[in-house]
Amino acid sequence: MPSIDPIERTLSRQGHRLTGPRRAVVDTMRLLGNHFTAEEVQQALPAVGRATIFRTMKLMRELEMICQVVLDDGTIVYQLVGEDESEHHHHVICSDCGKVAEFTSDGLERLLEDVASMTGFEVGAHRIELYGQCDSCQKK
Amino acid sequence: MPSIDPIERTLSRQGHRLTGPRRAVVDTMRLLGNHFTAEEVQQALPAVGRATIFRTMKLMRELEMICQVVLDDGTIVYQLVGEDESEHHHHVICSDCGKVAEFTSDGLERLLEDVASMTGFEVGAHRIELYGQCDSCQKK
DNA sequence: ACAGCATTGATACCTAGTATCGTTTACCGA
DNA sequence: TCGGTAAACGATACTAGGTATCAATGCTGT
Ligand SMILES: [Mn+2]
Ligand SMILES: [Mn+2]
Ligand SMILES: [Zn+2]
Ligand SMILES: [Zn+2]
Repeated sequence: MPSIDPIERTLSRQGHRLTGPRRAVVDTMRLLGNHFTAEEVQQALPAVGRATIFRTMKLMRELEMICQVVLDDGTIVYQLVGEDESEHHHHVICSDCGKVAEFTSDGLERLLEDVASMTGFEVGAHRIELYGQCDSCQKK
Repeated sequence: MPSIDPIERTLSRQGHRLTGPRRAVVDTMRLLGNHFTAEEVQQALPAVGRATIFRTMKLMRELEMICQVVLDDGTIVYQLVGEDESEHHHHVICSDCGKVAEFTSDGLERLLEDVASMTGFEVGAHRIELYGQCDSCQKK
């Protein structure tokens, strides 16, 4: 009986075993909502070993099932990638409540290639995050 | 006898004391060249306490005397800000040798403001790093 | 010259992971 | 459906990159 869950299906189609701990981590991430730390996942699952939490999160990052987001103070949160859209994107992060939103910009990507070509470097990847206040935090 | 050194002068003009450990850290950073880790500074100065290394680096970051740069694998290096130009800029980082170069782009900053205004966030800051190979590493 | 407070080093602690290793378990093929 | 086996697991120890505490030291303004 193959799992109906899209994340679980991708995991096993990619040749990874569908274990209890992995299912629990995925479920917990969905419960935690917009963004979560590794520690929040761990605290929600005291029966799962700490190393397994991190191993599972690393695997999910490699399979691009979660995004890693660096906050402005350097702490790290994660976000589940939306059910269908797993395209290249970046994040806007609320410095007050931690809310993470996504954006894409072809103009930005094009401009970065221009910048890259002027540096003498062969640029392959980039990291971009915007920090500010989300609309609900602005109103407060 | 006020110090002739521009970094040391700025430090004391900003109301900070010019101590032996601080001078040693600044000198060491200059010796280490283009980029360095906190650990490299510490290993070059075994007589200076670990906490002092980090305290001094934090202070210098706050005074914008050094840039903190996140490599693609997440490790952190620092770079002395050039003697005169301490303007807003970003970094291109060689994934092979770690070399850090700087760039500015008014077009990029403008475009980021446009992107920001479309997200519903009030964006105040951003983090941008480009990763690739520097020209010497490309030739190898 | 010296008082006072910034700064220091030692030490303990912290967050975010990774390495090791002996045990368990999911999966595939018979 | 029953193994055999490699993948995954939990416990534990370890790492990198810092911060908190606190008594001792030493800049610096007067
Ligand atoms: Mn995302
Ligand atoms: Mn710089
Ligand atoms: Zn918010
Ligand atoms: Zn290079």
